[in-house]
Amino acid sequence: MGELPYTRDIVGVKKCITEALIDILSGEVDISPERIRRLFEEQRIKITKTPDPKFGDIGIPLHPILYMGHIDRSRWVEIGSRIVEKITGREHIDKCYISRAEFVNGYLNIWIDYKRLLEKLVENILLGKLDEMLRSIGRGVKVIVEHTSANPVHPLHIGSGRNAVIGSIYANLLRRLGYDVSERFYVDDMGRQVAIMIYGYKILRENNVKPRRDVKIDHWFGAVYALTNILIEKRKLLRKLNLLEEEFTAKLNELKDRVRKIYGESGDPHTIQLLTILENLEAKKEFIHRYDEELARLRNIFEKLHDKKGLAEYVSEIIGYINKYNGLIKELSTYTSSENKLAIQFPEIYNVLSREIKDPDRAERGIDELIHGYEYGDRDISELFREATSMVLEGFKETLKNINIWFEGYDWESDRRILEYTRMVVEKASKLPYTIIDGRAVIVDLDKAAEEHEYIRLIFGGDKPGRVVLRRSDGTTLYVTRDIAYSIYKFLDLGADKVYNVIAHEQDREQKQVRAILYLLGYRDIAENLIHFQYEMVHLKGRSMSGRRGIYYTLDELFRDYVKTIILDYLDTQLRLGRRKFNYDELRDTASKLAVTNIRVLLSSIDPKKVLVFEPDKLREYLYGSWITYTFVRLQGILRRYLGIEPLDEIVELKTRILNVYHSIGDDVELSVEERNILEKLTDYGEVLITSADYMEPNKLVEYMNELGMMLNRFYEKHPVIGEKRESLRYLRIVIVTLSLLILHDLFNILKLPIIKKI
RNA sequence: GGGCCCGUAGCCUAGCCUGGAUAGGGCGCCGGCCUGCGGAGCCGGAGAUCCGGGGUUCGAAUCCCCGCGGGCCCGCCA
Repeated sequence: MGELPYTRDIVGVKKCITEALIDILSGEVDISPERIRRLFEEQRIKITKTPDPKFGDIGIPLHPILYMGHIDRSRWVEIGSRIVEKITGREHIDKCYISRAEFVNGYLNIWIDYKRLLEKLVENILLGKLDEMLRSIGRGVKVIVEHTSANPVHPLHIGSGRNAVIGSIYANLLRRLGYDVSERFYVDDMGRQVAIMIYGYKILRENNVKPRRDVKIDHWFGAVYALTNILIEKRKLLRKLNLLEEEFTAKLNELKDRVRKIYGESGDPHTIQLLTILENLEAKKEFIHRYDEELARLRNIFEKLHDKKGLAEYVSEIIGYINKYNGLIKELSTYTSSENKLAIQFPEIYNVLSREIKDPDRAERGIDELIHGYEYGDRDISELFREATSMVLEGFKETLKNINIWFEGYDWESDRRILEYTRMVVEKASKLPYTIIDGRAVIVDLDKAAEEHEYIRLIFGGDKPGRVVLRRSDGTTLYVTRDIAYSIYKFLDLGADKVYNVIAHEQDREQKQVRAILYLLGYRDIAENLIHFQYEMVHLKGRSMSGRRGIYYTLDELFRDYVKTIILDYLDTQLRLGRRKFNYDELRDTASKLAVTNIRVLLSSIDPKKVLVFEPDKLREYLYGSWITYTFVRLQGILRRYLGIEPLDEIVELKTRILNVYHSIGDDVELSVEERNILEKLTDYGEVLITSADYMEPNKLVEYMNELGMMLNRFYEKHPVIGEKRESLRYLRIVIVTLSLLILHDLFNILKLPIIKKI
């Protein structure tokens, strides 16, 4: 990608003008043609759209040339008018679709001949030249886009949704550009989180608790995971609290003794205050709650005692304890509040787990055993893991299918081949000169490796590469180890030439470490062609998400909320317009499709590298998807009525008939601003696809779609199409509508938005 | 402490890589247009210290430096 700069300019206007200007300018200014050509190629001089139609359609700032050629400002007008004269000469006018030119303040402004532009667009879109050009870009190169890859321990939430949508759109965009794309989901079933869920699930099974039918399977397992985790963490916290309390009591007593000893019966009011508070604290420690008030009082007294001997130290220690204590209590409360919610929703899970999980150490040991057993192929344990994670995955598939996402393949971390590669990675890495072997643990010191390899320094930039543990002391491997193995698998076994990993920005370092180690292991091609497609998180306003605590806004929920919002919103506007009768089933069906569109558009419309802040309560403000669908439907309606065919069902027929319409346009038409804008926009289409792929910015597609949509709304609000009396104008508008529809249709396909014919 | 990313109207966002004319949209707000290819629309209006300060340049939202604010990462977690 990126190597065909001029194919982006599908109409060729820019190229043509560039060539003409190189010729003309080198004749006017004392700069060699080669140098001017370089200025264009390096984009020091850019051919851009003008900010206002009164400046023409295309503007070229010639200032760099004028300054470089030492042309005094007083002579600009004279030189400018000669440039204008030359560029509007016969040959250029014809070749470059120029209709007129002007020189203003160092800018060369050019007016485009839109009838010629239309001719080119017809050729590109109706006769398939654009298609041919786009398909030739990828030339069948094999690309893997790995995305979503959520831990199978809770339902997909809105963050996973962003990943999934971005990944699926990007994959589809690459397909459109002629790449041979495989979308893959990496099932991370060997991590600690899964083992925690399995630990809980195993207990439930032993107590005959089975997944409930009335709850979607991944949501049920989400509760199992969260409750198991919460119970273990809570018990650990309680233990910490107890320990802290003991130390705290000891310290309190020490301080009390000391106070009595120093001040005895002196009757100093601060001392009495202090003793009172200390006694109160001692009594209170049996009750679990926070000591905010006491903390403030102690600080106060502490200040007054400041200069008195020996006490300051004690008091500040006490304050330290209280701070620590408050912190723990706060943490505990976040667990207990979700625990309570889950206990009400899933009593069958809660009752068993809260009874069975008492000793956190035992639980940790059990989890470690599960991890070990799974990695070393214990049959019963493996079956349990597979059974549970497969069920969760079924839940994922259902959610994803709903929003038009599916995969060429699911690659299990526990796959035999990947595990073989994992062992090989550990083995090979053990022999590296930068590797530290500590018992069974294998640790690669990338800091040291970076000293000797420039490649690694380049990967990390100013960051410290750090040490990477590939195998724990207990002999099990880590996520990063399997990730390295999976990367090898993608290239060697799946035959990828290039791999895009759509993975959150927060994993940037891990991804760099993977590449660095691949490089050290001798897989330089793999390291080079493994691309981290970063995207940022989704933040919910006013809510925080935590899978560990079972708090999340799921994709399933988002879908339901959209359906509701769309229907209610629609009813609102229709009622205002006086309609009174509606068909619920039809409405629901349409709303479901629009929900898909809105979800996909919402999650892909923002630059992936920006944090997406989202307010579930204000869904009605995120309805771009509905809006563009209406425009799309309207275009179809016009053509359906005019041609008497279902336009998108009979595209070949549509194209041939519109070609005839095009040839019937007379010479007498003048294009309006709205029409010219649309043609210009359509001209950009190919370039938008390519740059959006190059820079990994699927949001550019959505943006383009919105802009085209807005232009179309303005256009047919102002100009009748079928109702236009003048024949040539009517034909022209029909052609514009068709070209726009075909481009929108193409975009809907790339973005995988449901194709709706009528609403 | 080190690294990556972000900062543009009340809110969201484009433009930044590759400097160029009046910073483009959307939501919300105010005012108009409701029967004519499906009005989830159209037209008009108010609303911006482009986070701050320096520098480079004929020209800076854009490039460089120094700050400030926010997110994320620096685990024998994933």
